[in-house]
Amino acid sequence: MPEKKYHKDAFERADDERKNLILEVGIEEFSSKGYENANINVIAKRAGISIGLMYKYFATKEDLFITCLRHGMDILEKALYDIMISDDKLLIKAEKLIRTICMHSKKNSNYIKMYNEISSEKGSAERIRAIVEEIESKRSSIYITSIGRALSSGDVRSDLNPRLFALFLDSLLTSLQFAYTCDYYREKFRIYTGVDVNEADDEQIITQLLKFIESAFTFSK
Amino acid sequence: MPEKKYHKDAFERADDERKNLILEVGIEEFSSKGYENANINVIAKRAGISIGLMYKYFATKEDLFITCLRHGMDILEKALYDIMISDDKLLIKAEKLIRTICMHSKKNSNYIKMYNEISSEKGSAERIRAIVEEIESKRSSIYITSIGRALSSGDVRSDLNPRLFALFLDSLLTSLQFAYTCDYYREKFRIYTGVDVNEADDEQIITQLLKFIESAFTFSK
Amino acid sequence: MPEKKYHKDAFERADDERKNLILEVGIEEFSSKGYENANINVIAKRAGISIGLMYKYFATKEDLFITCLRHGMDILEKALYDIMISDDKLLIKAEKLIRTICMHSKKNSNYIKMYNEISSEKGSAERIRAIVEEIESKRSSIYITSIGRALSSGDVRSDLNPRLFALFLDSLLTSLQFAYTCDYYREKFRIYTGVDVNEADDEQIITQLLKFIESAFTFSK
Amino acid sequence: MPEKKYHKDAFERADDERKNLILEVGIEEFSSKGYENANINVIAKRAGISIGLMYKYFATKEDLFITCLRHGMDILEKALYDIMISDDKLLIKAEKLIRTICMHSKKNSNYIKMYNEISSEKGSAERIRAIVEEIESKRSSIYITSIGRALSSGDVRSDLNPRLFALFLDSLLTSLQFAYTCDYYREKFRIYTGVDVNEADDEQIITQLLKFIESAFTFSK
DNA sequence: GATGAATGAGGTTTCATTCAT
DNA sequence: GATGAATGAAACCTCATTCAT
Repeated sequence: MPEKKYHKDAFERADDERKNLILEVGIEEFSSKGYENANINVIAKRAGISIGLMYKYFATKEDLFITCLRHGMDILEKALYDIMISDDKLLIKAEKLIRTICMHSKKNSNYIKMYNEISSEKGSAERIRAIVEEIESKRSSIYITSIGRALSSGDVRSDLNPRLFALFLDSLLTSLQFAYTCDYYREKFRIYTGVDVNEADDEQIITQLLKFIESAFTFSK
Repeated sequence: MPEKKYHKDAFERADDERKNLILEVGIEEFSSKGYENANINVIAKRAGISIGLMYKYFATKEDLFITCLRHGMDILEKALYDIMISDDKLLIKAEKLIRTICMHSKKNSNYIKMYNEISSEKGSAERIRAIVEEIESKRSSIYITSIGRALSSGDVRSDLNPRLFALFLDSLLTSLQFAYTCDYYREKFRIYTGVDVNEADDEQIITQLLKFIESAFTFSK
Repeated sequence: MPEKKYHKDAFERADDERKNLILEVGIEEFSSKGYENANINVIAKRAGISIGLMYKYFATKEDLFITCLRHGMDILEKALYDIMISDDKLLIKAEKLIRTICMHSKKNSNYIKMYNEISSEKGSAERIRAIVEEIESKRSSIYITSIGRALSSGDVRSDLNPRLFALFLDSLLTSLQFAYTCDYYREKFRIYTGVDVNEADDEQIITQLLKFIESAFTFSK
Repeated sequence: MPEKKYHKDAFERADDERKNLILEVGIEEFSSKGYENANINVIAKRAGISIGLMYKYFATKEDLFITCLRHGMDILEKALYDIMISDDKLLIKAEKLIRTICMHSKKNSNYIKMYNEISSEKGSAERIRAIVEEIESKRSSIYITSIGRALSSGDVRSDLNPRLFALFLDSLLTSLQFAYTCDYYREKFRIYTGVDVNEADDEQIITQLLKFIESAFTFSK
């Protein structure tokens, strides 16, 4: 699948410093204001380029947004990739994943905020499909493969559907990400646990979530 | 806690038919277009009232949105309430919950879409707090209490933190709701499972999710 | 000249308490917000009557405003009337006038604010004429008559035009009123004198203004 | 004191013809309709620019108004400046001032109308202060200095307070300006003098006002 | 490649006034 | 006499996008 481009050729020709600056400024604007309230003219000004040039780089506001989003997702993906392709057993992987997500969420909360933003996007079925495809396919296949392998080797219960369990696993990890980064979910975390996620005992969260996942995967009557 | 009102007194004085119509039309508009792209004038026109009267009922667009949101949440809450206060054991409750959520999500997908919308809201910490408080506090306390009771009676593993496990449980259920209703999550479901959620075998989804939850809660080495 | 009515008959039939309350509330609203930003619906609510009844009393917002304005002007007029018809010499009168204006302005600043408001009114020549006629004719004729009498008795210089001098005198007194009550003029007073008019030495202001007027009227080469 | 800007940088970059047209059209609209009833869209259309561009030039309606106001005030200020800094004696200056004001008021009545408008402005103390400061400080200091110098040279009575007398002088001149330009004050002039100011004998008005001022300043018992 | 002036549709919100009861 | 629900025109302001230079 040759990944669809959401930027124009001119953007690739720009030097890296400029490219990075545009994306960083864009991510900051989109993640703090949300898609609708973000302002392209402001992004251009802050990135030190003219609005005209911005439109030489990106055809629409939406394209810029998706490019910013993808940039953030790529960085997280890279952090997770090495873990996922390792030969560790599933639960070892899970623990590493959770720990990485915790750290990453704190450092790169803006990326997660953009992901949260896109997940409530309204639009044509076609567009949504393309975006979801791009963002979720890699991770989902890794999850599913890992679980499949664990199934073969008898490391997990035999009556689980690897695809659904992968989805459940992802739901838990995504919720955790949001709790660390997005206002609504952070507040929700506070209501459930009584403490702010930033002052919470990370180790306990990790331990408990691992227990939850471990049991879910390995229980057998 | 006397719930904060997000509508003006005049709205209460309107007859029920009109009140319901406004809320239904509003929910339809907000859930299909999203908060920013929803148009108050359109809502008023479709509800058969003047825009001036709309502002006699709601001080701002935001207030109308929150009132619509609350309306939808109340309906789901009612459906869940009877289950949660019953004397059933935790896992029986869980199954009933999941089944109710599946049915409700299909029938009232717009309510869930609005909930999805609010969960990516950007705004003052204070406002977010008030909304989250209102929407999540009831359900969270029911979850936590149920788990606590199960803990006391030895129905679940003794080393779980009831508040965190309640949050994990909620994450799974919320994700399921979104999968049934919101474009992004539905597409994500398709990528993970290979089928559209509307054509999927509900019974299998329910069974698998129950297994996941049951094991998570009851495993003991 | 049978004074034009700016209210409907029904207003006269209302009991005095209600009439006064409406006028007081109206004066408060108009003087604090200005004509355009004042809100008739708010005035009605604060006065404890329905907006429908308000329109039984006054045909338009403007009529209510003029009635409020006239009410305030009448009160000042009464305070000045006794002074003006007395047999005192012109300069004695002037001093009494100034002192009365100082006191009145502090107590009834809202009335003066409304007067300030009307004096920048835009409208049909006819309407302006009617309002000015009503507000200014009484006072102007008293001023002119007094000066005319002083002229006859040789108390003031013989080469003054009584009508123009009356206007100049009025200009000074009006400016003083505004300095005591209207934001812009109060600030202007501070810029000229270096002190806030409310903390200024009233006696010095009065003395100096009297000197100014006295000399203007009595000098003869 | 670096004068606060009430326009954006883009306005400065526009060519002079456009800048002048915008200000002229704005002054016409504001002075004829008053601040609240003036319509920015109308101003933009008449000035031949889009409303969007107008907002590139001025952040708010208020900023446009103040810029228009300042433009008019500057022009009057320039006309008066040469007179005020001359070496003429105070009363010579006064006569020149009065004559200039008469002429200017007839030619640029719109500027005065805007000044009349601002002088009944309601708003935050801070905003009023800034505007008054800007408009009145230059002229007031010139008045006060001139009177102070006249005091030193014995040209005026020794018992006058230069700051208060400057304010009184300004009150008279301002009233004269208003009489020539603003509907209410023009009508008031007619009531006091019996003639319309535009058909009045200017020379007599000037002579009488000069007498009034001259005596006020120079009388000594 | 780069600029930024220019556009204008569109949305939220206000409030004087009417009228059925 | 009294109510207050209902109207709807109209105004300020935003911002994605274009295009001449």
